[in-house]
Amino acid sequence: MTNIRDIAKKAGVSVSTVSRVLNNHPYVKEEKRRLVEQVIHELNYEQNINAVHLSKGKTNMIAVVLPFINHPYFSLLLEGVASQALEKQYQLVICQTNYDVKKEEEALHMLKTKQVDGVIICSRASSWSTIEYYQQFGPIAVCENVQNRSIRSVYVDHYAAFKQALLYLKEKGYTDIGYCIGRMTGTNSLQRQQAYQEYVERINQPYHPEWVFQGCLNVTDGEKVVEKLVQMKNRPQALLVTNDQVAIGIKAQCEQAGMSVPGDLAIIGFDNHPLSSYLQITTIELPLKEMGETLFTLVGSKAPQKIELPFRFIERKSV
Amino acid sequence: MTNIRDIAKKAGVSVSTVSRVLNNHPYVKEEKRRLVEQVIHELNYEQNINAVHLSKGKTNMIAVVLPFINHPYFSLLLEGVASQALEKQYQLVICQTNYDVKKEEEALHMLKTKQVDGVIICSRASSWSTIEYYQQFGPIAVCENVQNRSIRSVYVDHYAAFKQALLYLKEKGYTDIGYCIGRMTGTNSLQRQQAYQEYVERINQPYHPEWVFQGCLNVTDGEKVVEKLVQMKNRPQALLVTNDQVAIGIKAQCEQAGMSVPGDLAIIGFDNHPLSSYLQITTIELPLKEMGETLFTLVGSKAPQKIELPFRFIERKSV
DNA sequence: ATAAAGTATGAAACGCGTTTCAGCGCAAGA
DNA sequence: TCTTGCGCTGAAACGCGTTTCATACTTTAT
Repeated sequence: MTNIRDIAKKAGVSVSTVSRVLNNHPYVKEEKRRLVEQVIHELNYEQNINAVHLSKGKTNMIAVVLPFINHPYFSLLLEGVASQALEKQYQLVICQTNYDVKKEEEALHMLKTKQVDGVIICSRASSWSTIEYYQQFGPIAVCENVQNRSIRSVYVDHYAAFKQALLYLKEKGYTDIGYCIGRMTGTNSLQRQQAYQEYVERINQPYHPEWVFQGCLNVTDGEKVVEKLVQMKNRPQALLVTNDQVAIGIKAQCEQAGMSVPGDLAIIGFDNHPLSSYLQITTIELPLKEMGETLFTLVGSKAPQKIELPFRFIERKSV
Repeated sequence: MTNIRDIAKKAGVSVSTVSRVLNNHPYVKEEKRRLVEQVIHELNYEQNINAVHLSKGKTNMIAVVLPFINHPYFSLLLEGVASQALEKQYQLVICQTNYDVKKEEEALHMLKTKQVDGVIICSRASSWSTIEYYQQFGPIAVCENVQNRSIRSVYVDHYAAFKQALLYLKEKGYTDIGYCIGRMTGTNSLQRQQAYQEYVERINQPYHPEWVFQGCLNVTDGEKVVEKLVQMKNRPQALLVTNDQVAIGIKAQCEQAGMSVPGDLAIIGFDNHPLSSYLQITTIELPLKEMGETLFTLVGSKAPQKIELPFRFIERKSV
């Protein structure tokens, strides 16, 4: 493999000059520049990027940690990140974690070993203290409201979104409301939980734990929800579904089970996935792509910032 | 930043010994090993991975090039790759190309600069000669039938799949058949095109170019197909849709337009996305996750191999 | 007892590009 | 005419871990 010293020798200049040519530094005589370029071309030379990374101390790579790749929520978020990365000439290293704390830590660890210049966490299971520890090695951005912590973040106000959806349902005459969520932990989930809790208290209803469906991520999970639902004596009239995929699964399965939406069950989804529009599912749109883009911008920013992005209520026909 | 020499000095050993400890080489006395480990721990030392990459000449990273991340087909494929990568301790660098030849070349270029140890191409726009050129720098695997070329590949026989679907439709009494596809170029598309062409010839029908819908990738594209369809005087009775997302869009839009599936239009999808099952769309399942896994295995294999994976016809209610 | 084989360990070379610093030449300003 | 100062270059140091090679000490086999 030919290296920079070979080029220097053949061109009769020093490696410094070759390096200058390679990096478009000024102060290289046009004549030499051309000569060096010619030799580079002749020998089909290419920098060893690992040497570049080593000596520059940066890699132009960002790690993106997400629990699942094959999920519209995350892949759209990822697409947002990718579009910015492309523009800024960064490479993305993806770390699928499945919410395994170990794998998340492995990703953060890449910051310490200088494999990446920053880390974007789309959703996490690990603790704040872990993240705060790794911040000394490089910028980290998350996708949730970090409150008063000094961590870069983009988020939507899930508390407000849930509240608005609940009030909308109430106005439409639904009082027995449940919800479907991916997991109970995580900032976003807790905020939703809080909004729900407050709602239940406000209307003086008992809290029905069986109306809260956990582990809802995919279409298939929506099916399971309906299966549970049909076996309940006292079932909710409406469901908030924190993910359009699940909402779609619920709607499809309701049809199979002979239940009508919204007649027998009203649903409000989240994300505004293109399909929800075809299936006429009322949903709360989250600016996922924009969030992804912002995440990328954030890891590149000097100081930690917090950015809230708006959600949008889209009225259709599932309520 | 503390480095291996600091560790060596503080532990009173040579850097070689520290390196041996770091890499679990034999021939280090238990006593020294422990001492070194302790110093490493005390100084909170971590290898600079870029130096490791430079001196080892490999990075344990694989580039994955795909046109779109946010598409179930590719994200499932990617998930397959990722699951194997995880197991084999490899990192994935994703390169979203949008079928831009330049971006594909940038990805392949990472092989030359030693940024990655191999490249997985999920779908491509660039030429065989480009790929063959870059093979000298490292293994490349693609996701299509490479025929007699010496390139690692996994694929399904799309010609056979299309043929089977066409015959199935014919047996069910449909003769006027069209199809929806992502693009006309690409091995897979050409094979499908060929199967379709042959079918048309065999039943002595004229070839209707307007029955071939290009640019079909997402739900939204399915909508457009239906819009075009309703304005046709002479329209096909059935469509082969090379992607379940599009099939879903078509079915949903047909309902809006007052067309029944399969009454007014029969459809056969591809991929067997979970949703197609809920929407009772007949489809041809492609082993996407397995293909992804195989792709990873292939880039790790010594010699180029070609592996064909089977498709599976799933009869439901859209025909 | 002695050769052969294995265990341990360090110095130095190696992978390779970037950057700092010193220095030279020439031109503009004093 | 003398001093700055900019333009241009190269030597050497730097970032940092791995690996080879030589060496020395133990064991084991004969």
